[in-house]
Amino acid sequence: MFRAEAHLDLAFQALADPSRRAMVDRLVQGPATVSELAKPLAMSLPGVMQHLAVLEASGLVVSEKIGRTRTCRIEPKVLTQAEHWIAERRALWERRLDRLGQFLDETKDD
Amino acid sequence: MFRAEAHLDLAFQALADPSRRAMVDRLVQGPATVSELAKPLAMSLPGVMQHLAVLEASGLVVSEKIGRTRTCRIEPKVLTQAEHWIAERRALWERRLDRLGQFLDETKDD
DNA sequence: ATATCACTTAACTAATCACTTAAGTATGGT
DNA sequence: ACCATACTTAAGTGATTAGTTAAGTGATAT
Repeated sequence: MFRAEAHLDLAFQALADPSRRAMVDRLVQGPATVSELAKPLAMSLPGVMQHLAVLEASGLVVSEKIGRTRTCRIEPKVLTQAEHWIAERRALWERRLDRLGQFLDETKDD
Repeated sequence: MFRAEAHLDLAFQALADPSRRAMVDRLVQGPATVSELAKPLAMSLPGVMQHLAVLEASGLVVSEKIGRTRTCRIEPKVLTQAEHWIAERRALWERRLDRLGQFLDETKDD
């Protein structure tokens, strides 16, 4: 059984970890190798590889190995989808508040 | 040691679960009791309570008990913060692409 | 040829997660 | 007073997570 929103599970899960957000933060500035991503991260290289695997599984990051170095970059589509999910809910919530305010205005002089 | 982004860990973590997103989805339409949130969720009530606790810990939802019913509603601030985090990164990434395109345009006629 | 560099795989561990069932606490209705 | 309702708490379980160390693999530099 496949759920349409399963990719959002992976995207939000990927963004829930500060090390992975730091990697995304680095990658929005441009592509980087695994070692470059690892450098600021008080963690072993295999640890970083596992975070990278989570980011790739979510579709937030893609990578390509050339020679002995793997270069990673952002894939913005999933980032946009996650942003849209939130934006839509916030819009719904605000629309409801507007209707509520309008209703209160219309009924206040009884 | 406190991290400024720790609340984003909790927010994205909370949004990473489909049951919790379903609860948020319900709550953007307006407040609901715990039982109302539980109804569509193929899960025991204590299970729902635990999801609710995660949503409250993240600040996405607040609740208040009146009599024997607890009423839950969305607190949009954290939703907005999560949306902003993504939007900023996407903006950075797009800005970099623009600079790259500009650079390529400026140097293409050598 | 050999040593180094940049990952990669495997295996293990402690902690957290997403549930469950069973039992308990107020509150509201008759 | 009694009973149902609406949570609430506690305790347990199996799966996943976030890290580790140790031992590879293959590419580049000397």
